Amino acid sequence: MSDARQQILTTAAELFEQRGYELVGINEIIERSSVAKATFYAHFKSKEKLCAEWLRVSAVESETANRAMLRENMSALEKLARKFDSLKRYVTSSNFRGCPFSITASMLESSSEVREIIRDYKACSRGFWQSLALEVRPDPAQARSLGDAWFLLFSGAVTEAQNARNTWPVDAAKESAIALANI
Amino acid sequence: MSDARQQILTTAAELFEQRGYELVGINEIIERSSVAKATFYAHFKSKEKLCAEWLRVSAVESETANRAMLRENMSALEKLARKFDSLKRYVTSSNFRGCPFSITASMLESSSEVREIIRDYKACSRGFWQSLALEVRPDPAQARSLGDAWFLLFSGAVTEAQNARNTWPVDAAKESAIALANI
DNA sequence: TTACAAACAGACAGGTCTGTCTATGTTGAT
DNA sequence: ATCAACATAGACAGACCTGTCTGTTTGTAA
Repeated sequence: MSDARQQILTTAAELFEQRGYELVGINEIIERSSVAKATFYAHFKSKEKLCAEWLRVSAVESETANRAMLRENMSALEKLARKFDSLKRYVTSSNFRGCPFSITASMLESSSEVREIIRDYKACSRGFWQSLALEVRPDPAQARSLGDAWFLLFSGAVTEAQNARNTWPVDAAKESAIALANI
Repeated sequence: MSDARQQILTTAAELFEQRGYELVGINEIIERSSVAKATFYAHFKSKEKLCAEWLRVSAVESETANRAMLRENMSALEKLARKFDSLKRYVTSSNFRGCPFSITASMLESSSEVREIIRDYKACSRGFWQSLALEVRPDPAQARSLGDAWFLLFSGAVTEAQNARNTWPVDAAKESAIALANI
């Protein structure tokens, strides 16, 4: 992968996460990347293609981390707790703006490629929570149900922590997620 | 309230809900309202003021409905079920795009007035769920906790129903909300 | 050395948007 | 009848945006 391309991707990811896809322009991206506009368009056909690539990379990173966590030697409840704890750190970090996937989806007209990446990411993410729940509920139907609840509590916590500018949603979601596991 | 002002508000609400604040321009709003641009700016100092007014009105409507529901002669679990059932109808309606408040918040730079309206709305909404939970849990601390869980499940369901373009999150959230109530 | 690929700078076209302004009706109360 | 208040149409300024294009420089490999 070319240096310029990587630099563009890194910068774009940073800016998109900080301020959102629509509020960041190509001009700012190339300036901060120290790259000429022609170089940008040599690597990415359009701004939307860059967006797609950004989300694709983010999705792969997230899924890799999830898979690694599933393999770890630790109880499911411990993993659950860790997930919420690391969300709490993310929420308190300076450039937290909510779930990049959900936020970007809400800025799109209807589109095609990007929407699909987001849908796939969310499906994969849901799958992670269900897999985790399988370690607590042997019955697949019950595991699916518990995993979905965890997924939704997590998603709600992300959104409302951003709206409230406070971490209480993360704590509350964690507590309820554990309560559901112990039914 | 002037006719033009009301017409603008109605049209803007419709368009903002359908496509989001950033993706709807003043020109489209005034054209669809059959109102001149100067008239628009006589009633609203800026597009952002219109946005604030739109959300203020929506918040009042929502809070009024919530208060009315709390007064109704019905079990808390029945009210809970109704909330999710009406969310399901909303999700399947043509112009559903997610929670207008959360979506608009994600499109703002940092701003002040609009952010505050959103924060207030969310705090009020959280209060509704906690009040509802009080009918199931006499202990205030437990009620707060259960109400928060319901609030977050509801929020997660809204977001993920939009991302998945499917109603499963609403069903799953409803199921888990009831399970939490019956612990 | 020569040749070529890949980067550079930055002007430009063509479109968007918000918000201001002028100049012209229309209407209802005094 | 007059006048103030409110409405109209729409041109315009000024700022943004994406994407294209020209022409130049640089680094590397044969």
